[in-house]
Amino acid sequence: MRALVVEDDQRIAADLDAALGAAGFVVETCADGEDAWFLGDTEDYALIVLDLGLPAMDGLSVLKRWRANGRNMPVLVLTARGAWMERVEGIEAGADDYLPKPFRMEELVARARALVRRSAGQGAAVHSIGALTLDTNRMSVALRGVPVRVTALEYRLLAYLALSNGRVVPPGELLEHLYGDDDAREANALEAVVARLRRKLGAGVIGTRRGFGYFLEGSAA
Amino acid sequence: MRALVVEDDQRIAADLDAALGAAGFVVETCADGEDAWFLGDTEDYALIVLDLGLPAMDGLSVLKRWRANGRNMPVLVLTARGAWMERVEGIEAGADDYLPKPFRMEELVARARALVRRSAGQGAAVHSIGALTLDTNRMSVALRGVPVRVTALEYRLLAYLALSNGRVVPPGELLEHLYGDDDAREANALEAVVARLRRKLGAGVIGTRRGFGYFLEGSAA
DNA sequence: CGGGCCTTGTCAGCGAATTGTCAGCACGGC
DNA sequence: GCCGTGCTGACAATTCGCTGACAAGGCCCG
Repeated sequence: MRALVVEDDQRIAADLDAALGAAGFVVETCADGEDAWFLGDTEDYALIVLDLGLPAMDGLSVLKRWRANGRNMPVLVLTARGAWMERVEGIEAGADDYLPKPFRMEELVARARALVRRSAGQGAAVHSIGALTLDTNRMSVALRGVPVRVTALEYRLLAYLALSNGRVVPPGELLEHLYGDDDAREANALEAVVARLRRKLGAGVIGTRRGFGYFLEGSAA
Repeated sequence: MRALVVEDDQRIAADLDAALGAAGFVVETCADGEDAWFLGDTEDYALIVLDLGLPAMDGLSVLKRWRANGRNMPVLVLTARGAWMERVEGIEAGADDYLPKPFRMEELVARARALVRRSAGQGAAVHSIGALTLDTNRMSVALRGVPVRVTALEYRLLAYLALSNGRVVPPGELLEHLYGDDDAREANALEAVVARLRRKLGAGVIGTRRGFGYFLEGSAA
């Protein structure tokens, strides 16, 4: 967990270093706006603590340039007490949080943890099974990286098989899952969907175990 | 963009409602801890503003119970001035931000926006998705740099899609966030808004995945 | 207070994509 | 070789989403 502290006051920088270090961060410090900009733009930090009053380049400008370059690591800004307008500006420039000086170290650490916790909680929702990839955010399917157009029903079928982890799924269970069991379909409806999918995906993706059901090949042999 | 305001003081609640409403949120309010807990646990909000002193159940307990149930929407806590210990507790209970009372409405709105941005994994107030740019501060939209006049409702739709990061958003979810679920609309209302937007933005901006919902094209290929 | 403009929900019709059904075919198991 | 299960292609029905028009409501300005 790397953290960058941008602060020109030696004493405060040392305190921050100590407190964040004790909280489990690997801390680097930097006292000047240009260095800060360069480091933040090229290195990969889990958190940046940024003081606004800096030599060589103003903290707000640094922040804006990071954001303009698409860097979106969490940034905690330190502001002067009571300058609420400055805080609004900071937030609109892309700060994730601010702390008015002077502050309690406990509070800084708590907010740092909260920021990191939040920025970590964004997993990509893609599942890969054999040559098949499905993205549950985009509701899309790809085969060996090539996107394949599938309809809603086809997607749901694939998704259910994928989440079943290669298990052989009986037709009854699939029917029940795809449609409510309220409205009944001919048993053949399912076979038709599978057939259409196989035409799109080619052989070797959806397997049949005669008398038992369907499964995704390549997931668990 | 639905927001829940939990505040027992009628006047403050009304002010918050007005300010957040003007900032483009669809605001619901609630004055008691138990209701708050129930709403936050069952409904889907983009933001919750939570006062700590509440009847029926303490704000911190409400928050903890949400988090214990795995609800991770951004929560902005209102605290009494100077009670920094209370703030640390709040953050460790899972608050994403706090604001000491009394506060400036401008600041609250700025932080609310920042929270929503952050929870979508974006750092900046200006979002670019494909040819589309939207500025969450000014509530304005541009297409390839050319400003486009959109209505409040259209903007909210675009903003929600943009903050969803290109995910396919089901119509039900969109309806819920554009209007509260208090007043129901025909399903067609949504399609009408999308149609109007497409007329303004041209093709290739808002995509449809039949059977699933809408998404912003070009957000990540 | 009245008038006009802007916004937005609703309706009805249309077109296309999706999907169920059917009938015949293929293939595997015994 | 026979039987049954599952596959396929064609076809038709249906669902889904889009569009344009219209009307109701809201808001600003005179």
